Amino acid sequence: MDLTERKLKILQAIIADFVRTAEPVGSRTISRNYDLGVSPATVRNEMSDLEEMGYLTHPHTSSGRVPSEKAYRLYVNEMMGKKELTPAEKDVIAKKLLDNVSELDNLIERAAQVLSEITSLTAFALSPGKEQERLKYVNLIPIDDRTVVLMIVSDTGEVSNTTVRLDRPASDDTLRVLAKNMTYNYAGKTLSEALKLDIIKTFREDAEAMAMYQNNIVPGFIRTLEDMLNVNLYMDGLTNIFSIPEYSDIEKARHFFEMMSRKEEITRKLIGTDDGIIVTIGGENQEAELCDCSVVTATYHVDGKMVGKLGVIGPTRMKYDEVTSVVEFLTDNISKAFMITEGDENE
Amino acid sequence: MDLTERKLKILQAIIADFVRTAEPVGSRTISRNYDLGVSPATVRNEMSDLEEMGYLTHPHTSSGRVPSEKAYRLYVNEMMGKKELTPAEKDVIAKKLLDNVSELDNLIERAAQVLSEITSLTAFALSPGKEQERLKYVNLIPIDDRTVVLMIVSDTGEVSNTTVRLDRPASDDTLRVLAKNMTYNYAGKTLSEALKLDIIKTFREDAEAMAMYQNNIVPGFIRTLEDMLNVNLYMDGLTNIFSIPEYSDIEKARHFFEMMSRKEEITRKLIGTDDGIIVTIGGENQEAELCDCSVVTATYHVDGKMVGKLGVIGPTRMKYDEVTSVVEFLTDNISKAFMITEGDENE
DNA sequence: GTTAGCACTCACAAGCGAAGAGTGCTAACA
DNA sequence: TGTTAGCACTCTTCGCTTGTGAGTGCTAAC
Repeated sequence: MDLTERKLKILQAIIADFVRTAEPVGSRTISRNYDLGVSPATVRNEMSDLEEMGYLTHPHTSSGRVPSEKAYRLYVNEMMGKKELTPAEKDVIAKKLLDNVSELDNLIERAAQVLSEITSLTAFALSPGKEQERLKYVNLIPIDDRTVVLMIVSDTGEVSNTTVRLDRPASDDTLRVLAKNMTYNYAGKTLSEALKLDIIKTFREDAEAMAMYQNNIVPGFIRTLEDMLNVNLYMDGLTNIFSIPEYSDIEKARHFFEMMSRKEEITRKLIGTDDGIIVTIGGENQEAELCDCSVVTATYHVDGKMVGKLGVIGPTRMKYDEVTSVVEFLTDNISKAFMITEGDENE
Repeated sequence: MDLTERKLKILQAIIADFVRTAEPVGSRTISRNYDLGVSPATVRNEMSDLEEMGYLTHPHTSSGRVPSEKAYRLYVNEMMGKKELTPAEKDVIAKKLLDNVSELDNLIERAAQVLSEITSLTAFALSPGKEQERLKYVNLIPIDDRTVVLMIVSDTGEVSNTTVRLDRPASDDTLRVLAKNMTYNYAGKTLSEALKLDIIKTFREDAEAMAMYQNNIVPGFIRTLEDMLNVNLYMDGLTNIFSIPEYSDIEKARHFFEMMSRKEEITRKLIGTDDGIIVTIGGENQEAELCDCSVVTATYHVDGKMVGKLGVIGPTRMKYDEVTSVVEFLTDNISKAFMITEGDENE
C-alpha cells in the first residue's frame, strides 16, 4: 500500500490534533477541522489503511486513532517543517539566556531553565566537558602547617581545588617547590592525559620533598583532576510533568521522578549520544523507563568540537517542531557565547 | 475536663496506630490491640471526651478518630519517649555518613542522603554558613593577559573563585601587587565584614595599579565573596513522598514538588529557624504550602556556634520519636566530624 | 472512489444497593 | 458511679447495572 498525499495529510492532521489534545482522534474531527474536503467515512477508510501500515493504533474498537511511534518517526524525519522562531521570540530567549550570567556553568544552568520554560517540558543541560582543557598550573596554598589547598587551573581559567591534610608540617617554601614541580610536570597536558599518567611515579622520581608528601598530595591531586572533569547536570521544569495528562497517574509520575533523580545515569547516557539534534522516540530509547517518553538532545560546540549537551524529555506526544527549533537556537547561542569568551582571550 | 492517665494512654494508642496505618482509628482496634483492659464502649466514651478537648477529630460521623495537631503537639512535648538508636543502627549511620567523604560540603550532602534513607521521608541539609570565617588571602592568577582568576581562601581552607576579564592587559607583577594589596586590606576580616566594607574606596585609596583595575576586579571580588557566603541546600528522598498515602493525590504531590523546587525560599526559612531540634507541626508552619506537613529541623554546631541545619519534611503523621533521634544523632556526628577537622589544625 | 446510513462496540458516568466499619445512646450491671 | 453490652443509625466503599455518547466498520448507493 502506498502513502498517498492524502494519507500523509490525514496522518499529519491526526498527529497535530493528538499532540494538542492528548485524546484519540476521530474521523469526524479530522473531516471537520482540517479541510481535506472529504467526509468522515473516507477519512475512516484512510485511517484503516494507515493503521494497517502501522502508523496508527487503536486504544479500543470504538475509540479514535492515536499515532504510533512509527508515525512520529515519519513526522520528525519527513513531514515536520522547520518552525522558525519569530525575531521577538529569539530576542526574549537570548535575553533570558544571557541576563546576569557571570560564569559559563551558569549559562548552561540558565539554558536549562529557559528551555523548560519555553517548552513546558522537563529540560536538562550538561556543563561543558573539560577533557580537552589543558592544565595550566598547580598551586598549593597553605592554610596552616598541616593543611593545604591544592588548586588546579586550566588554560581556560577553570579552577578546581581540594583541601589536603599533611602527615607532617610543610613550610611555605616546600609547598612552593612542590607546586612548581607539579606544574612543571603537568602543565600543557590535557586533564584526561594527566589522569592517565602514573602520578605516583612522577612524584617518586622527582624532588625529595615530593616523595615525602606523595601519600598526602597524590590522592588530592587525582581527586581535584576528577572533580574538574566532572560535568554538571542541570535540570529544570521537573514539575511540568504534572501538567501532562500522560502522567496524571501517580505511579507514572513516581517512575519519572525516580528516573530523573538518577543523575549519574542520565549524564552517562547523554554523554553517549551523538552530535547534532537527536530525537529519540519512545521505544527507541534503550532504557525501559524512557520507553514512553521522547528525548530531544542537542550539542553545543566550541571550535567545532563537541562540548556539551542540552535537551528536553517529555511525552512522545510533543511538539517536535517547536522543541527542535528552540533547542537548536539555544545551542547556537551558547556556542556563540563561548566563542565570544574565547575570542576575547586571543584578541 | 481532665486528661486522666487513661485518656493519655488511649490518645497515645490512637497516635501510634494512626501513624502506622494512616487510617482513622476505631474504638475496637484500640480495645483489642493495646491492652488497656477496657471495652470498646469505654474507649468510645473517652474518645468522645478527647474530641471535645480538641485532641481528636472525626472525618465523618461513622469513621474512627484521627489525632489533631494539638494531639501531636502534646505527644511531641510530653508523651514522646526518646527513642535511643541501637548501637548497630548508630554504627550503620556513622559509617554511611563518613564513607568516602573528602570535603565538608560533601559530608552535609551525605547527611541528607542518610537521613532520607533512614526516615523514608524527604530530607534536606544546609551547608555550613561561612559568615564567621575569616579571609585568609586573595590571589589573582593570570590565565592570559586579559583574563585572571580571582581566588579567595578563608582561614578554614574554603576556596571560592571567579574568572575576571580585564579592560587592559596586566602583567604578572601587577597582579601580584594587586593580590598582595587586597590580602593586606582584607585578611583577618570575616567574609561578611569584608562585604560590608566600601570596597571601591579601599581600591581608590590604594596603589595606583588598583585604581586602574577597580572596575574589573571589584565586581569580581564581591561576586566571589557572595559566592563563598552562599550556603548550599541539599535535598534527598524527594520521591519518598510518593509512598505516603497523604500524597497519593496528584495535585498534592505537585504542590509538594513545586514547593521543594523553590530552594532559595526554603534556604531562607531554614536559616531563620531557631537553634536545637525544632518540630513544626502542620498549621504551625507559616507557609500555606506546609500546613499539612510537619518539619523537623536541627542545627549542627562548631565551637558552640550555630553553623548549619538539617532535617526532614513529611506528613504530620510521622514517627516523631524516631525522626528526632536520627536527626539528633546526625547533627552530633556532623559536629564531631567538624571538630576533628578543627582539632587537627591546632594540634 | 466517495459517501450516507446503520448496527455495533466500548469507555465512562450516574444511580443503586449491599456490606462493613464505626459511632452514640440507652439501659443494665458491678 | 464507672463500665459495658446491645442496638439503631450514619457514612463510606465497592460492585453492579444502565444509559449515553463517541467512534468504528461495513454495506449499499451515488
